[in-house]
Amino acid sequence: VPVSPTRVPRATARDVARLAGCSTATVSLVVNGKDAGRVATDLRRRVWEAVREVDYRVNSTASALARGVADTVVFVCPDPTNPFFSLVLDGIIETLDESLTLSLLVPSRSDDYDRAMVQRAMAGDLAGLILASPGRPLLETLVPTCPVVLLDTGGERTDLVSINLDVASAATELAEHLVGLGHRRVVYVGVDRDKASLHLRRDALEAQLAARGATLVPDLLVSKMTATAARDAVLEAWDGWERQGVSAVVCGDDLLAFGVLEATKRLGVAVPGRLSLAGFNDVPYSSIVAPALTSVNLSARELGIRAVRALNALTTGARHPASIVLPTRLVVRDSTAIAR
Amino acid sequence: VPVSPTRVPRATARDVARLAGCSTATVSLVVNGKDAGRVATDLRRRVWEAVREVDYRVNSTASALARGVADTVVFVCPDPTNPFFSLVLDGIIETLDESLTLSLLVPSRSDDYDRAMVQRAMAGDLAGLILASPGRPLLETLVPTCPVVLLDTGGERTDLVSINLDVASAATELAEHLVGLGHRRVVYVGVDRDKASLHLRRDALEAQLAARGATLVPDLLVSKMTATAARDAVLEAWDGWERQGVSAVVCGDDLLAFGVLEATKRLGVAVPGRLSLAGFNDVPYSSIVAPALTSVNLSARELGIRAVRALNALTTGARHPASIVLPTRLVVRDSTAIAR
DNA sequence: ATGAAAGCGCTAACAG
DNA sequence: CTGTTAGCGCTTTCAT
Repeated sequence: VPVSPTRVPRATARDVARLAGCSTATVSLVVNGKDAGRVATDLRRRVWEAVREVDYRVNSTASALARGVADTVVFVCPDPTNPFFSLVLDGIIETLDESLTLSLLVPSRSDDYDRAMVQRAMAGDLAGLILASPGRPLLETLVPTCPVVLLDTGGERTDLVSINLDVASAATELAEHLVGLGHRRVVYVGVDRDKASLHLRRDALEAQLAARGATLVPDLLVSKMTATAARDAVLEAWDGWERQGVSAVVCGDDLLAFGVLEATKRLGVAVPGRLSLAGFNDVPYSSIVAPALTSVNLSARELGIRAVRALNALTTGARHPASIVLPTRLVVRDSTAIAR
Repeated sequence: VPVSPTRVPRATARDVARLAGCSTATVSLVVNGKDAGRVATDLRRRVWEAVREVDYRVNSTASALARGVADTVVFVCPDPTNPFFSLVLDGIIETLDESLTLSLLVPSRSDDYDRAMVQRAMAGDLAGLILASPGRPLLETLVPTCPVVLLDTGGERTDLVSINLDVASAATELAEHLVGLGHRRVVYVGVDRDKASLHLRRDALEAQLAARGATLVPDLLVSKMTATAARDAVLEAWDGWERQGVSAVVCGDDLLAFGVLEATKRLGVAVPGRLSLAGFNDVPYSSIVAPALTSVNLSARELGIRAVRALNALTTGARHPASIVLPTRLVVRDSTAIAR
């Protein structure tokens, strides 16, 4: 049975005014609760009655236009499917004022969003813009036209508010942990993308390992941030790793770590034991699906919460630090020392 | 360093018109590309120049109001963090026309969205509304005021377009599979929520098992759709299951299955072997993180894609079936027959 | 206490 | 080809 488009024209304030026998101005006052001592109780009652009668709801577009305020904040992220971003999203939603609507913008085809996409987002009149993990090229050329908050940039653009994760100290903890366990040759599995935050994770790790007498062998970079991509790449790379004496793998994201874990199972490599595995971004089920995975908790939800707070501050003009660095925490789930 | 709110007032069409020496109407035509043979090439050039000069972008709110068209579709779902919904979301985004913006609405505190939330969504003037897995109470009282598409309802409200998943035949396949493997006593692990689609999975499974001489022991219902919740509940329930001779567990969602898997590890129960595990909603990394899990692929992305198509049809007035049922597919990853 | 009127910024019809 | 004119539906002074 085909369905026909039943477009019921919506009641306007005029309809309500007519029914209640008053002006639209009064309707506006009453409906917005700004009628304290300005509208007679009887009229107020009649207005509400009329509202129910015709099922009136204010047209938010017209309202926004008349008030001259934007009421939508846009969240731009590379991939809503990635647990990291959906957690950030969750934090944003939780914190966002009810009067604001959240609009989501993600690349429909490409793997990452670019300047054109952000420009398109800013075409609307926005209450704010939250950019999650923007690529470096975008970051350099961004000209904000509304309050903007940058998330997980790796700390560039000091002229804009940015909220970052303390991946550096996470890397330190991680290096300490791995070296303490006896690891000397570590490999980094990452995604082939130009993101400062991603580079930061890797570079900090490298530096900290080096400082402790361990080394990072050449990276394994996959083109997609998926477990299967990582798994297949590891299957391919394993022989080389073995020759180089790799005993620990650090992944830029837990999703990749899941894939590495699967590869080790296929290869019959004991994890932990022969190999230690670590990742960034401890998702809620990391501990469940990969009990052997030592993981850096990136407090993604908190990132979303802070983003909204920063936006609020920017909008109200309240003072707000230009840069916030959120703590990260190493969740150790593998303390098997290796004998070398 | 605190950041000050740099609010740059945006240029309007008036500014451009003044600069280009024409009327705002002309600016509108040029900017919207509706000036074919209506504006002199020279003037057009001047308009564009002025546009760049003052960095003009049309105010989408005003534009929407003037055109009398809504340009935002709202997606309402219980939890953007759940892979199922983020996949649906991904499908929606991929399919949605560029001129439409997607707005996301999810409950900020409660576990599920209710009528009040949907009402609030419909307060804006929407191009469309997509409701994912609405609870039964909401469904019964929903009065649409714009094109609405229902996702994963379990097939109620035949007056509205709804797109469902063929969980019934998935349940049949699953029952067949389990019974074929030798299982006779199965338990269902679900979430304690009043959703037709969820009930459907369970009920269809029960019926199909019964038809094949197997039975469903009393359900294990957890209150949150998380792996940890399922794990802890299973740890608690295991003794009872063992007494009842349970040899297979079916989960309403793979996230729960992850938790069950973890519980079996802790209990030292072999999966597969002593126990078979199955779930609904085969997420991209299910095969990686839970290789022993037999899972029903729910084609969540496709659900999103179809939702947008349905919305388009409703808007353009094109004929569209009131009900679509998307196929599901059992992904068998455990074929270990049990001896009873 | 209430309504008339003037926009918000833009678009669509209609004159010129 | 181009500008003038009316609004879209709502909010907000400002008279009454």
